[in-house]
Amino acid sequence: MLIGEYIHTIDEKNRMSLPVKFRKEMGKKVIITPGLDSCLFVFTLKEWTKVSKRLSDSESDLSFLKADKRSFNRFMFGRAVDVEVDSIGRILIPDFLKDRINLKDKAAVIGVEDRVEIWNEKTWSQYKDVVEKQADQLAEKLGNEGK
Amino acid sequence: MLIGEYIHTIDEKNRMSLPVKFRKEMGKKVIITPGLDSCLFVFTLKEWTKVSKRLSDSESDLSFLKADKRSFNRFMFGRAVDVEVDSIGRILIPDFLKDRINLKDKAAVIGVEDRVEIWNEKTWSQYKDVVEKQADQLAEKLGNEGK
DNA sequence: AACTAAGTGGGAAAAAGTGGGAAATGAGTT
DNA sequence: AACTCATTTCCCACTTTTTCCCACTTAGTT
Repeated sequence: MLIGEYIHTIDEKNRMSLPVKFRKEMGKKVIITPGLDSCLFVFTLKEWTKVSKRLSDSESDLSFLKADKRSFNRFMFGRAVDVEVDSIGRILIPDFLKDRINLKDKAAVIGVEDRVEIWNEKTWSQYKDVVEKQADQLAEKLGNEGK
Repeated sequence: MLIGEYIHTIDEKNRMSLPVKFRKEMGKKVIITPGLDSCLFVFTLKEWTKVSKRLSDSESDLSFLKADKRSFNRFMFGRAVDVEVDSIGRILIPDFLKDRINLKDKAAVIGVEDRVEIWNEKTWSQYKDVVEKQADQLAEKLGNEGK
């Protein structure tokens, strides 16, 4: 299970080291996709396979005939990349994904159960503040939904 | 699986290199057709076979009686071309397809699961912006579909 | 202080992408 | 058929980007 928060540097070659605690579980190849709430998702191959299956084969083979399917697939697949984890545990984050969430040289790397998230450091700390304040209510809400 | 976004140049001879990550899967011959939402579709031979089968015999044998079907098939088949991938991984994009989507010298090349799409760079970035804003709703929808 | 582990940085080699010339092809003309 | 002109194809070369490898730095441990 992936947990914890780390602040890592992205160098001029767009490399960022994965926290050591994540490396074993992530394996040597991962998929990076745009995530929700302006972050990036990093999936293991296994996890990605699950996710993409759910997206792709729910309908017919000619999914490109449906407009919203096209949008979604472009969003999901077109903006995903598979990257090798290099020999010392770094991954490469393409510019088009960096730009999307306004990533500069400092990133927050978050373990979220079965995926890793990459945030702009500032965005992350603001997001945390907000959620922190709502945590009690959120918990309450989720607790009730579960029933 | 074809994923990712690349910006490539189209030279004065209408050549464009396929991103290396796509080459293996695309093989040495591909089919380019007009796509939907002002882009071009690039299929592998294998994928094209599937697509064309579905388009032609998915309904009755008398499908040519249906006006819509005729129009759409003319659109897809009539303007499709097969092109060789040259020795260093480039394809040739005919003028009539370039013109159709207003391709200049910079193209966005997108992997969308089982096909590649070619966009005018600007059009693509605008399209992305629009879709990005809908991402939450799209994801929500997807989440529900999966269940 | 020496050692180790994790993270960061940078140079050199390799790969990918781009451009352009020359040969080959083909259509039109005399 | 021979010639011209234009287009296409093939091949080579240049440039930029990416990858690989090694080294440095920092923090924690013994």
